[in-house]
Parts: sequence; C-alpha cells; structure tokens
Amino acid sequence: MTGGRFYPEMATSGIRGDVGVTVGLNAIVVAVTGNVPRILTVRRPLEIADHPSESEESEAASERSGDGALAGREGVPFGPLDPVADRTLELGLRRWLAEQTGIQVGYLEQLYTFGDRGRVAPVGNRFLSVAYLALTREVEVSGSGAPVWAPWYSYLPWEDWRDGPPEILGKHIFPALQDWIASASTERSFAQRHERAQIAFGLGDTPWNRNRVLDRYELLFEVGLVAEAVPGTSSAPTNGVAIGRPMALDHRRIVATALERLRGKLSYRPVAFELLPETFTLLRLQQVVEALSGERLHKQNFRRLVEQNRLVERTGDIESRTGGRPAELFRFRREVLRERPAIGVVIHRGRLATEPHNG
Amino acid sequence: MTGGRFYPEMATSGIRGDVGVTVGLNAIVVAVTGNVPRILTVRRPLEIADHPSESEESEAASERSGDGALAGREGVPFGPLDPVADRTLELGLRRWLAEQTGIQVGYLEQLYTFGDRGRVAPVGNRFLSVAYLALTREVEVSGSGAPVWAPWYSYLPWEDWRDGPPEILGKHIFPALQDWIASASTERSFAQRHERAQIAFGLGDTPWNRNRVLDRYELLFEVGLVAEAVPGTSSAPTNGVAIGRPMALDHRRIVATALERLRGKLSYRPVAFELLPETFTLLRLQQVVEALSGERLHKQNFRRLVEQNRLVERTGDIESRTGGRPAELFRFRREVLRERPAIGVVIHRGRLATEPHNG
DNA sequence: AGCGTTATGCTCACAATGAGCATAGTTATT
DNA sequence: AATAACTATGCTCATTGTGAGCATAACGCT
Repeated sequence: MTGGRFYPEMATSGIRGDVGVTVGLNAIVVAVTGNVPRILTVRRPLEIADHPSESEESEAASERSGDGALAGREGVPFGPLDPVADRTLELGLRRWLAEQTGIQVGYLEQLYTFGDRGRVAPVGNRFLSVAYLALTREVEVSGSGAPVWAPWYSYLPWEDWRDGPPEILGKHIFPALQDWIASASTERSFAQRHERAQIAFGLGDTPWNRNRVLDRYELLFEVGLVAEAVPGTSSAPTNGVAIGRPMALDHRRIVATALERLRGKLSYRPVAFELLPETFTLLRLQQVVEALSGERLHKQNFRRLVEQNRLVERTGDIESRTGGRPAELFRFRREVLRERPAIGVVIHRGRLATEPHNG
Repeated sequence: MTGGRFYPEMATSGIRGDVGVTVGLNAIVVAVTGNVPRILTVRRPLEIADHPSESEESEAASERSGDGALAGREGVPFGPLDPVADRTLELGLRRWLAEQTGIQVGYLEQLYTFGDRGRVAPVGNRFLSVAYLALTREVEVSGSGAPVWAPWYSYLPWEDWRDGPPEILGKHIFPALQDWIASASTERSFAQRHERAQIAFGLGDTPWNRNRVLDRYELLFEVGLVAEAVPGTSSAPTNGVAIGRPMALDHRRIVATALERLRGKLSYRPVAFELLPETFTLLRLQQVVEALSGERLHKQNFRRLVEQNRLVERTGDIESRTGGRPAELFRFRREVLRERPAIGVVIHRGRLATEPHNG
C-alpha cells in the first residue's frame, strides 16, 4: 500500500545500473504412492511455456554446445511472482500452482533462494528463484503445464538404500570418485577431495549419512557424473556417464535440496502425516517414512516410537486388505504439535545392508 | 554469460505489467562477547542511507500515522545485490559487508527470503530481501553504515532464560496473552488462541521450547506487544506497552528468525566454534552456547558431551586468569565434521529456574 | 491343516542423559 | 600460614532411549 513512499529511490527495477532482477517461484511438490516417493514435474519448464511469445525461437536458437540441455527436458513447476497481486510469496505460489496443476497444497515451506545460476546475462536481467517444498497426497493433476508425477529417486538414484546400497554406487560412483581423488594435482587437493568424498558418501569408516543429499549431489556434479543444463555453469566433462535422469536448468539441484530438507525434517517434525490420508495403518506410515528417508526401519521399534510418543490415536476401524493379519487404522494426533513440539518419526537407522529378519 | 539467450522474454524487469522486483541482502552478523550475544546493527538501515538522493525527503514526508517508524531507527545491515558484478548471492553479501563494516565473515548461511512486507507499492517495485546468518568473532567495525554491536536479547528480552524466567514474561507478556485469549470473539477462536499461546510460550504443562523463537515473536506481534515499522503492516495496537527494543521495518522479525535458526543448529552442528578464538577453555565454550541457547547447562555434563564426542582436543596450554583453578585450553577438532557429521553441542537442558548447585 | 504374510506384544542389552558427589588447583583474604 | 572463595575436573548412579530380536496373533490361500 504505502510502502513505496518510503523508498522512492527504489522504484526502479535496478539498484545499480539498468540491470534488474526477475523473481520466480519454484515448487517441489511431493507425494508418496505406495512405496514410491514422487515429485511433480512439468515436461517443459513453465518459465518457458508460460511465455509463449518468444520461447520457440529461443529454444531453436539455443546452439549450445552439449546435449540440447533445455529442449523438452522436464523440470519442477515454476511460476512467476506477480508483484502486484501476490501479497506474499507463499500466496503467489499457491495461486499459480492451483492454476497450473489444479493442486491445492497443504503443507508449504520455503526451501531456498537460488540466485547463482550463471544466468547473469549481458543484456537480460538477473534471475532469482525462490523454491518451496510442498507436501500433498497424490491426486490427479492437470493444467497448463501438463504436469506429471515422477519418481523422486529417478533423479537421485544413489539416495535410495531401501534395498541395500544402490548398485550404481559400486558400479559407477565409487570408481569415478576414486579417479577424481587420484587425479588431484597437489597433495593438498588430494587430501581435500578425499575428505569430501568420505564425508559425502561415507567411505572408509565414515558412515553413510542419509541427510547429506546436497553434499552428494554437488560432489557428483563436480566430478562430472551428473549434468546440469544451466547455461554458463560448467562441471567436469561427464564422459558419457551421466547418472540419473536429467532436468532442465538447475532444477535437479533444487530437487536434491528438497530431499535433504525433508529428510532432516522427518526426524523432528511430524511431516509424514501430510502425505497420508486421514486414517492409515502403521505400515503405511512406515512405508512413507522409509520412502522419504531412503532406508528401512525396524518395524517393531518404529511402532514403539510412534505409539509411545502418542503421535497417533486408534480409530477402532480395521483395514483387512493387508495380505496378512488385518491392521488397525490410526489417525494423526494433531495435539502433539502442542504437547511435544519437536517430535518426529525417524530416530534410528534400522538395518541397511541385510534384510531385517523380522521385517 | 549465455543465460539471457534462453530467456529473452525475461529481459524485462517485470513479469507481468510494469512492476518489477528489487532484491536486497540482509545480514545478521553474530558475535559473542563474554556472556553477551550481539548482532551488528546500523543506526539507519542502509537501504536508506545508501541511497542519499531522496531519502531525506522520503523520511520527512513520511506522514505515517504512528511513531515515526523509520526515522533514525536501527536495523540490520542491508546491501544491494549487484546483478552484474555479484556472481552469487553469497559473494554479493560478502562484498558489501566487507565494504560497509570491514568485516570478513567466516560462517555464512542463507536464512530466509522475505517478500511479504506490505511493500507492494502502487508505483514502486516489489521489494524482496534475502537474509543471511553470519557468525564471526567480535571485531572492531567501522564503515559507511556506522555499524554497532548491539545485545541480541535487547530486541527479544523474553528469550534469555539464563537467570531464570525473564521477569517481563510474568509482568507483561503472560497477562497480555491472557487478555488476548479472553477477548476472542468465538469459541473456536478462543481455543485456537489458547493453543497458540500454549505452544509458543509453554503455558500449562507444555514446556518452554527454546527453539520456538519465531512463533513467540509472531504471537507477540499479533497481540500487540511488539511493534514493527513496516508500512502497510498492522498489528494490534500496542497500548503503549511495547516490549524490547524496536527496529526498522521488519528487521526484528528477521532477527528472531536468525535466533531460531541458530539455536536449532547448535544441537546438530558445531557452529559455536565459529564464534570463538582458535583456543579456548571449556567454560568459554559453554558460555557461548548458553548465550545463544538462552539457558544454563550442567557444567560437568557439558564437558562430558564435548569431550566424549571429541569435538575438541587439548592444546596443553593453560589459561590461568580464570578466577579459580587454571583451565586447560582446547582447540576445535575440525575432523569431527568428517567423523560424525551431525553432532552439536546442546543436548540437554540443565536447570532453568533454580541455580545449579554445582554450576 | 498347513503355509505365507502381516500385525502386535514383549524382552534384553547397551548407550545416552540428567543430576549430583567429591576432589584438585588457583587467587584473595584474614 | 590458614582459610575462604572460586573454577576445573573426575566419577558415580539412576533413568530413559535405542537397536535388535523372540514370540504370538490373525488373516487368505491351497
């Protein structure tokens, strides 16, 4: 309303010179179907599709060396911030997300603001995007962006340890990391590379840390095992060994950031319930948690954790299509938000390499 | 470099219509002197001081109802993003922070992007600021912004429980909360207010949760116990009872966000060491942690935690100006970042209300 | 009835945590 | 010189939390 009066000198779009900043909003919309965590993707980033005027030429004219980074590649939903209509960033995001995918998200949380994208164009504006993490139950989607639910781990296949260490680690990643470490030019650089790899991927006696998703992604990017499509950003050559599904721009990095955040949150906030229907069995809850954390949990201990912390309450109803003994249906106790404000659903690790004998 | 080519339609500053977005960077720079946690403030927000052309008129012309919100009030350092020169947001922040305060910060972490400020000006641009948390040892500062170290808790006095529950809680805050709850118009609203107050301030059997800094701040704002100076933003009337030192714009909210984030981080990352010199006694370390977490810790258990997790190593040197038995000097073991990636320095609570008998 | 499958109750060892006792070296005071 | 005051440091103990596994229950299917 009156804000402008206080900053008349800011009524121009640029602060210095004539280059301004354009702001967009990205949403990582997460749902879990059965055992599969999914994110909502659009076949072509909406930042192109939404501005049809020149995008075709733009794309056709992209004579970029490489693999046609942008063309037709999927990305996460993107929408503009309407500086006039959207009172808050969050409302803005809800608006265009509803418009473009028909989804009304429940849980919504700001993730990160990405600004260093190598997108400093000599002529164009600086580009900034504020990314949000949204949780929802999986629903039908349809809209201008032709959205599609894609398996989250198809973009980050090394993050799914539910069936033991992913093969891709031993087959491609570890060898490539070794090469990368060995090819360090100085002693110092060697040690640093070694340490980084150790921290990120749990080599040697360092344990694998499920939360270090971004560390791992960035290391793989540097090593040249994943490709990004951001103009002006370069990683080591990929040698044809590109792991996981690519995405437009730096969206895959955003996706990694979202996974890291969500995994972190799992252990101290009851976010898993946002992804479940009103009532659910404890196995369903556990499957959701496992899907997101990427590791198996000890069933009895998981039950104990959830019940002892009184995260759920019985409904009295029974789900009998379990394939075994019928399971009781539970409901999230929203009161826990009051009683024990920092309580989550993942504490322990369970077994990773071997199958739990009683799982 | 080449980014612009892909988004020719975005070379304008606005996405829709002619209103664009201006981006600035805020830094909450934290240091601890003795027992006092401090943040760096500038007497007038640099977003004004830095643009002298019209700011005087702007301020004089601010015929805003109220208390002259902006005039001369302190805020956290603010700097513009130079869309051309600053390759990344973080580098941009380091640049102007060094320019304006002479500080070279070590630890730097993105905090939050604030966009809903009621600053949607009919004529001016939308304003967005990306806030960062910076940790440093306290050093002399000087620069164009005339920066000053101010005690953090002077802005959030209810957050410091080191000497028991702050008086202001019983004297002003709790009564005001009761009034606010009682004045709810509907049953439902009553229950909601009651629950919010309970969660945020630990009323009844709910324990005080040191991490809920932002919840508390926002509740106090709604209740009208703290004032913000953001044009277009309104809270309940403050009735003359304004608690804690005010700040320009919504900077105090940013400050609260920073405290919340830092308190959270304390327990799973060894960030306290960023605020200490190379070597230190365990008491100094404990004091820093207590200063930030706002509560007292059990000394022996704190030592046990720090030593058993091998966060520190002995230097062999002795500090003898302790006022008692000389204390050994320790050094942070940077290796822990590798060995145990998620380890912090605050786990337990210690005593709050009473003085530890052996503290 | 027997098998496969999932649900659920319970135990046990061990680690982590919160609290407090006891002793060791200093400086300041009498 | 004795002692008071103060901080450092070592150690114990009860309780709780965590990881793992045994055992039994209740269904569908053949």
